Amino acid sequence: MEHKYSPKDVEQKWQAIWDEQKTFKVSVNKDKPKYYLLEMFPYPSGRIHMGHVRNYSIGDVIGRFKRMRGFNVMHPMGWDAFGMPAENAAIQNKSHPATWTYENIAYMRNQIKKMGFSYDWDRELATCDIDYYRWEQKIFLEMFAKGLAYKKTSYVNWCPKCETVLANEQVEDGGCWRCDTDVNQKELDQWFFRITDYAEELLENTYKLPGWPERVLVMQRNWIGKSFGCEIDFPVKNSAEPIRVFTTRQDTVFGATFMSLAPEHPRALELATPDHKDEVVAFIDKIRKTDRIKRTADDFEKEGVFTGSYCNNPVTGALMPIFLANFVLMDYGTGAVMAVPTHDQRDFEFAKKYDLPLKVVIQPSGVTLDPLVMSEAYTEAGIMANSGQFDGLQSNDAKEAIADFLQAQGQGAKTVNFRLRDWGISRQRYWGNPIPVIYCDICGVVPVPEQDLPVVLPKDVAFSGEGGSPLAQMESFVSCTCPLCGMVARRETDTMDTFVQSSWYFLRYCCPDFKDGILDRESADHWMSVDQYIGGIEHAVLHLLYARFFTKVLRDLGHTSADEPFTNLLTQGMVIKDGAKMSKSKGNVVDPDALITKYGADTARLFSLFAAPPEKDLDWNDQGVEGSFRFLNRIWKLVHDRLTMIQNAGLPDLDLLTAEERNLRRSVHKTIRKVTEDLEERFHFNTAIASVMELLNILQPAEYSSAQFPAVMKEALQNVIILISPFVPHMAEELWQRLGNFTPLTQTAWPDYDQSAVIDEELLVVVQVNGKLRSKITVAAGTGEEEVKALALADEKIAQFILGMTVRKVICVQGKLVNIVVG
RNA sequence: GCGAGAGUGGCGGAAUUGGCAGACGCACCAGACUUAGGAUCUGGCACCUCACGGUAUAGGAGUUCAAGUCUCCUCUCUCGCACCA
Repeated sequence: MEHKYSPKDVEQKWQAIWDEQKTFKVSVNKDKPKYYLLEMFPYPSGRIHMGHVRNYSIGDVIGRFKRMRGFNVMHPMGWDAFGMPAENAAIQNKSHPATWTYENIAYMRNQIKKMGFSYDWDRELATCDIDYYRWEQKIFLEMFAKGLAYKKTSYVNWCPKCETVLANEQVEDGGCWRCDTDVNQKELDQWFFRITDYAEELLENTYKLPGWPERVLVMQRNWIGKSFGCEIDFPVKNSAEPIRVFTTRQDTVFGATFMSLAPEHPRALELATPDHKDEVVAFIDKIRKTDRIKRTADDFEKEGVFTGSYCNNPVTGALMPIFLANFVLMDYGTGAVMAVPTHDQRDFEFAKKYDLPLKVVIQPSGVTLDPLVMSEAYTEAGIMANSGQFDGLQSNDAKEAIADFLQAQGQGAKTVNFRLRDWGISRQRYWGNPIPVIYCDICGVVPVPEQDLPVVLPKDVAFSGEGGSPLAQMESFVSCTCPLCGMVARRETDTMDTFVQSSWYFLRYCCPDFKDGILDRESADHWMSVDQYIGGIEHAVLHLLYARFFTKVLRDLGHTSADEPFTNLLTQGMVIKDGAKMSKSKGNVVDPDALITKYGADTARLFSLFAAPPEKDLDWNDQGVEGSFRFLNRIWKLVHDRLTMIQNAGLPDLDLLTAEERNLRRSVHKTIRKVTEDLEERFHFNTAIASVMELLNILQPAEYSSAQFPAVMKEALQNVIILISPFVPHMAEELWQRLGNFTPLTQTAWPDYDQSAVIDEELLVVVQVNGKLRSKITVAAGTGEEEVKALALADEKIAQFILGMTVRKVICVQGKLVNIVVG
């Protein structure tokens, strides 16, 4: 590696040094402020893609910069290694998911190392390692003991292609989040995590995460879906048991004219009178066969069936027919809705279809609604009417009054309702963490005793791809004895959702080798929370909500003090090419390996940081990559061209500098200031890089001007190298060394700019007439306002624009602009 | 429908606090070196105009000495939510 820039040689050299010297290994060090930097760990699918390159390049700039700023940076990497693709690949290739996974990890680790990222590889973990998942089983048992893990039979989302259950969060537009197959409903006995216990805190803390993008917080708030309202009991005719509804519009209760129940409502059949029974049964059957997705689509036609039973409006006493309605959902509220057709659009449409009575109880100001001519429900606030003692009140005020009234009457109570449902974690697949539970005919559900952990995932399984989970067909795994009574028992064969592993890996990174428990609390408390987390927005309500939940659970179980896992979150945009997301089917995939071979990792990193700010989508452009490569070559060449001249130069003597040299230094120190600000406060890597490019454009043509020139040029080039080092660390280290520096940049402090050097000696002042740019004048720094105004007015270009006009006003912005207002 | 964000040259993007719109890069054009150029270097490059100058930040109004930036209206796009009672 001599005069020509050869990225391959340079990169191999420095990667070997970082590896051998464990440059990025960190341990607890109380002398420095800690900085926990984390990018979302990859699924070992086989090879890294450009999304990874971008994600990890962003992280690496921050990591290297913070390190040079004096932080003790913990920057780990690992593998989200359980999951279905491994199992599917194993079925196809007649191999084993473990083999497939570990081979992929080996290949991808090598790829990531070739990018030169500053990871502490001693903290590497894979979630399919026994030493990882055993502790997760312990977490499960501790959650089970506290009632935070429980089993229930319910309708769950079933992906027929993956042959497994999906959590609500994992269904997107009615399809499986992984394979897009339409999801249907299946009644199964499944394990759940009681995330709803944490709904309130999860919601409340979204207001205490200023370092998160607002849109992620909004998505989480929507998902949690807190609403305030009332539960109201409606007495059922010929029954002692009332129907309880949840409503946020108790102000409309006087207008409730019928009742709608979810078809799955437990009382649906009981309420069907003999002459309506057949119809009701047929309707329930029909709805069960319709999947939830179609059912909840907004253009799905409202449909229902009369049960034959009636209830009474608790405040008016009016008789209300009880219907089953397809749009009422069992898993929201109580599964029963008081229908107020005049003030709810769904109820309105339903009432029109089945010819049910309409009664207006809220009047908008200035208009009187007539139920006979209404064409849609009036859902806004207004003045109460036909509502007894509440008439004349503002409907918003009446909400409170009616709630109090119902409560006093014993007919209802104020309540809060959440949309968030408990997290179903059972998966009918092999390649996951076994749920550590045993079923005994005598003792029931028995947790595996702690001393028997881990429940090891057996290796010698047959993968037929048919008939469900291989674990269930493996007698040696299933058959066991009950830890309580010693009788023959069966082992749980479901494994945990892979999102469980990613919900706490950031905690385990703090103590990956800890052998005595889930977490070494001291280490976890030292490093947590993650100061900067970086990843794709697609996890806004999946991983990011589960991880928050788990952090709180582990806190309450006494394993950490952290309330929230991630203090700052950066959601990077997608990598796009030719107007579309990179995908094999589109044929627009850029292969990181090919890129590294052709240009080197530094160029790949540089372009992915330069082409767009991190949170925006990045438009990949092969010619743009060439531009980044050119820039690096120009730096390489400039340093080598000046090498002999500057090699022995010391620091410049500031008193002897020529004006040109002072200007050069000013550019250098302004660039230091600019890059520092862009990295520190804004993560605007593209503009930071642009400013170094600008500096290079100034340095390149600079000519020898005095005996001080070599020193000035040396200072300039040293700083250029430092400033680009977080982006292109290999080239920077190499040039740094060639300039004669013995301490590597990884142990060099980030420079402060020289405050006196950045002060301008002359200022360019823009002169406007009536707000239009007419001239520019140069004034010495410190020239007084009056003098600047005078100079502007005396400028010959300005003269022609103010000739014969009256100067009404002259505005002067110090050192920037003069605006002469004439008329 | 509701909520959030965005709209700037041929393209990616800059403009941080209301103060020169288009930094930086790509593409393109011209020139130099060259047997050659898909290497390198120099210069040009928003639009209209020979020029003086005029017009331009989705469109329209407004505030201001001054608006890409602030206010109001309209349009378009992206994302999220969406029968949630």
